Amino acid sequence: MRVSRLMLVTLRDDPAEAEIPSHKLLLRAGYIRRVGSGIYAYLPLLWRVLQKISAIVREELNATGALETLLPQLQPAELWQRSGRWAGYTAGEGIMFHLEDRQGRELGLGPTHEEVITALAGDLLRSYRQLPVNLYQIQTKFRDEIRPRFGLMRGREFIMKDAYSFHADEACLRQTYAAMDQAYRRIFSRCGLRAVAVEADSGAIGGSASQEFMVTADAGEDLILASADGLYAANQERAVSLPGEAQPLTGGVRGDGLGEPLATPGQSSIDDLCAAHGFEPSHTVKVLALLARFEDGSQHPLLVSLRGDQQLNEVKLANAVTARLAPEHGTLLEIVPLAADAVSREGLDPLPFGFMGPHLSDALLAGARSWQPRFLRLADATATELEAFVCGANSVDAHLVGAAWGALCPLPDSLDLRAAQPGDRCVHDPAQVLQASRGIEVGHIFQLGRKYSEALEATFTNEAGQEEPLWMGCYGIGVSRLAQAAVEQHHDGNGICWPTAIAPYEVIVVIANVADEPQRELGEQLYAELEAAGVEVLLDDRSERAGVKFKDADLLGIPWRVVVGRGAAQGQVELVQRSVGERLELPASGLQSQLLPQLQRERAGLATA
RNA sequence: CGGGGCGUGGCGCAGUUUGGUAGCGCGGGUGCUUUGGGAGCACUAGGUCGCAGGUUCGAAUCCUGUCGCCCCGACCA
Repeated sequence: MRVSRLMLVTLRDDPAEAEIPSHKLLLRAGYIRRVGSGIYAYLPLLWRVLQKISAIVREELNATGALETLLPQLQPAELWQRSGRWAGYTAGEGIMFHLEDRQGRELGLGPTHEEVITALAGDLLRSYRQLPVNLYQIQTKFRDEIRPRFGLMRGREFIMKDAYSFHADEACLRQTYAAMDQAYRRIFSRCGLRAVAVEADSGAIGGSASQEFMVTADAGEDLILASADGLYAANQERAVSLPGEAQPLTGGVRGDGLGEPLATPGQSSIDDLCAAHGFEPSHTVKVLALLARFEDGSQHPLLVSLRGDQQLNEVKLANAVTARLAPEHGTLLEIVPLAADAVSREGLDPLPFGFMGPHLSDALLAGARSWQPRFLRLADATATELEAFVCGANSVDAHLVGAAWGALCPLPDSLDLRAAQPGDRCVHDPAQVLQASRGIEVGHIFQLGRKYSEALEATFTNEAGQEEPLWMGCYGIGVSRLAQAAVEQHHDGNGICWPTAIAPYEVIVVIANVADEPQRELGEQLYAELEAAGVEVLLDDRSERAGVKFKDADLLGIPWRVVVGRGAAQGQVELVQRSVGERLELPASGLQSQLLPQLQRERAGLATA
C-alpha cells in the first residue's frame, strides 16, 4: 500500500480528549477517531490490526475444536427475562442498551450472549453424544458504561471474542476450561504481549472458577498481586494473603470479656485511639456499618467487623452478602456506607459513628422506615481470632478495653473479608511476599456451571436417559481493548512499536526524496519485491520531506523501516528496527535475505521472537 | 449520580476577570526556495465563539437555562 493513498492523517499535538499514552498515540497516528463518548471509528490501519488479532484468536480456538458462529446483537427481552437478568441489566444502573420496536416489543442490544447461546444450545443439544461443544464469535458488543474512558479501553461499543462451552459433566467443563487457559496463553504470546493469568472474582456473571488475563502496563485499571516465585497471582479483588500477627493486648480479657470502659474523647479513628492510649491497631476491632440494597427493593443494614489494621475488600463483602441474602431478595444492587443523614431519614437515633462496637444492638434499628430492622453481622477472621480486643463502646467518646467474643456479643460469621495488600505474606508459601503491579484485563474465562442452563431450561439427555441441565463455561477476549493494550505495553517517546504479529504493516519503505529518480526507482523496486515475497509493506511515496516521513513511520509503529535515500544510486539502503532503533546499512540486493528470516520469527509472537 | 474542568476555523490554544464586533501556532490550498528527523518566504481559503433565551446602544465576554465532552469517584464478564 502506498502511504499517499492511505488516508493517513497524523496529528502533531496530543489531542485534548486523551489522557494515557496508548489513547493519545492511536489518535495521533490516525488509528481511531472518536464519534461519541465511548464510541470510536476503527480507521483502516486499526482495522488491519484488529483483523490480525482476530486471525490469531481464530487459529488458536479452531485448533481446540471450537466452532465459530455469529449471534444476533438485537435480543428479545423475553430471553433475558427468562434468565432473570432483564431487570438488573436495564434498570437504573443497568449496562444494557434497550429499546422498543414499533410493535412495542422490548429488545436489548447484546452486552453479552449467554442467553442467546444457551437458548440455542437447549434447542440444538439434546444428547450427551453431541457434547462437548464450544462455540465462539468475534463481534461488536454494546454496554452502556457509566463512564467510558481511555479510548478503546472502556468503550460503549467494542469488539469482543466470546465463547461458550457446553458439557455433560463438570469434569469435561474443567477440561475445556484448561484448554482455553492454554489457548489464551498462546494467543497473547502470539500477539507479542506479556500477559499474566490471575485468579479473579466471578462478578455479576456468577459461576465458580474464574481467571483473568492481564496485559501488564502502568496505565492498567486493575491491581494485580503476585508472588515472585510465579506460583500465585490474583486480582486484588480476589487476592488472599496471610495477615500480620496480632499483637497480644496487654492485660488480656477484662471485665469478664465485657471490657472496661475507657474515655476516648474525640478519638474516633483507629490512629487517634492508638496514639492516645498506646494501643496497636491490631489490638482493635473496627466496626463498619453499611447498607445493602437488593433487586426486590429491600435494604439491609450490615455490621462488619475487621481487625483495626486491616482494610475491607468490598468485592469479598458483596459476595458474602449475596450468598446470604440474594436467594431471597434477588440481585445485590449496591452496598454503601451507612451515612448519618440516611439514618436520620429512617427516623432512627444517630449511630455512634467512630465509637461502634460489634455488640451494636438491633434495637437501634427498630422503627426504621424502610430498612430491615436487624443487622447482618459479618466479621473477618482477623477480628474473630482476637482473644481480647479494644472496640467502640457504642456511645460517643468511649471505648472498651479487653472485650472478648462470646461475652460481649455472639461471635459473628467469620469470613475472609480483608483486602490483601502488597507486602503481605502469601498463603501458599509464607516466605513469599505479594508484589503489586498494574494490568489491563484482556481476557476472562469462567466455569459457569449450570446457572444459565437451569434458568433457560437448556437440558440434554444423559447416558442414563435422564434430562439434566448442560454444564457451561464462557471465555472472553476484548479484541479492541487488546489492540490498545498492545500500544500501552509497546510504545516509546516517538510513537507506537507494534509487535510484528499484530502490526498493520510489517515494513515501511521510505523514499527519502521522491524527486530523486534513483531513489524513487529503487524504492518502487524494493516495495514490489517485498510484496511479491508476501511481506505486508507500505511505500511512503509522499512528496514530504524525509524528516516528516521518518516521524510518521515512528509514530505509526511499523516494525521495520527501509530507507531509500542518499545511497540509492550506489544500491545502498538502510534498515531500521523500530522497537530498538537499530540501523543497518546494506546493499538493496541483500535486503530480503536480511529481513525475511527475522520477520518470519517475529510473526510467531513472543515465544520465539 | 456526586465532585472538578472544558466547549472559540480541521487540531492545539489565547481572548472572557474589566462588554466595543475575533487572534496565535499547527494543519489545508497556490507559488518560489529547500530536501536524511515534524523546513523557509509570500499569498490564500476557512469561525452562527456548543445551543436557546435574557440584560445592553452593543455580548465570545454578563445573567438564566440547556446540550456535549474530558478528568476523579461510584459502576464494570
